[in-house]
Amino acid sequence: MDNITSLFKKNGLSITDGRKKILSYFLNSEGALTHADVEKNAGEHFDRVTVYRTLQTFVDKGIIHQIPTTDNSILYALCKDDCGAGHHHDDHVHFICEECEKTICLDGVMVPQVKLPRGFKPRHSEMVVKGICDDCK
Amino acid sequence: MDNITSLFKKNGLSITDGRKKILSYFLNSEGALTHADVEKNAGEHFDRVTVYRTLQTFVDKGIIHQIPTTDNSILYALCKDDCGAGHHHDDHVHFICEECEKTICLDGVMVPQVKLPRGFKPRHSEMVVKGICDDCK
DNA sequence: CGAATACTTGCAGCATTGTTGCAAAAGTAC
DNA sequence: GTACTTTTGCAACAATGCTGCAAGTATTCG
Repeated sequence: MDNITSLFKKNGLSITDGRKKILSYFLNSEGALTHADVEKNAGEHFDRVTVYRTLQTFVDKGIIHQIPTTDNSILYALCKDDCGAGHHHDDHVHFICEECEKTICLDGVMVPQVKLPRGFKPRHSEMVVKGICDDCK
Repeated sequence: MDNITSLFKKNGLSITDGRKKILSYFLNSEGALTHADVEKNAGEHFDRVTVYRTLQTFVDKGIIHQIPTTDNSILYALCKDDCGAGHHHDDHVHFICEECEKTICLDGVMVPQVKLPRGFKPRHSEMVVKGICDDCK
């Protein structure tokens, strides 16, 4: 029983071909992926609806997480930390390279705390940095 | 000549009824707005395409800025700082209240610098904090 | 002011993206 | 293997976003 299979078991998910292929695709990609990436490159043709539902399931179970963008697309990336159903804690910074367009999780860089005005209670912070990555410099 | 009119003049934009109404709507709203908000509430019916183009124009001219989200919608908010065409510098933190769903620009809270791994060159940072706002606490 | 020019708007039509219900297929448990 | 549960794919639909073009406004300049 490989990693993928045991991860699905742990989360009470059925082991299906589609889920295995989609998760493998994430494991073999370095950056974050969009819905369209998955649909085109996951290895075989999956129905659009299947991809939506699979990604949603993975997010719910804490297998992947979403990265906010300003261009009306959602990016998904593997959770490297020990996230589980209902409790994500991917408090790392995301880096979007303006050259190669890749989005990279900087797992070693934590999102810093900021001092908020009186009355504001923070629960979760997201930080996205744009610039030039190591490969493109 | 009021504020709105002179702002348009300064940016070389024609003064039209639609632009005035849409900008007024931003001035009278406290939080950030989506495309749909503008289309429904700008005071009269504007064609969807007009709203897209108007928002795009405002972003280009540095009148409003975009806020990244994880739910496939783009939020727009007024630039309080002195942005102009081609050079935004809204380096403040955005706060999304999980209770009232409003998105607020914390103009007084700057996005902190983070130390990136070797080779990464930052150019622009975005930070979004979710939690409970002052009104809902 | 009024005509010529430049810009903006709305419409039609299209492409993409995201959602729901339902029946068939695949996976799981016994 | 059989009964049950979950997942998948299809059809249909809704919402979102974009482009070209003609008509309508705003601006400029005489």
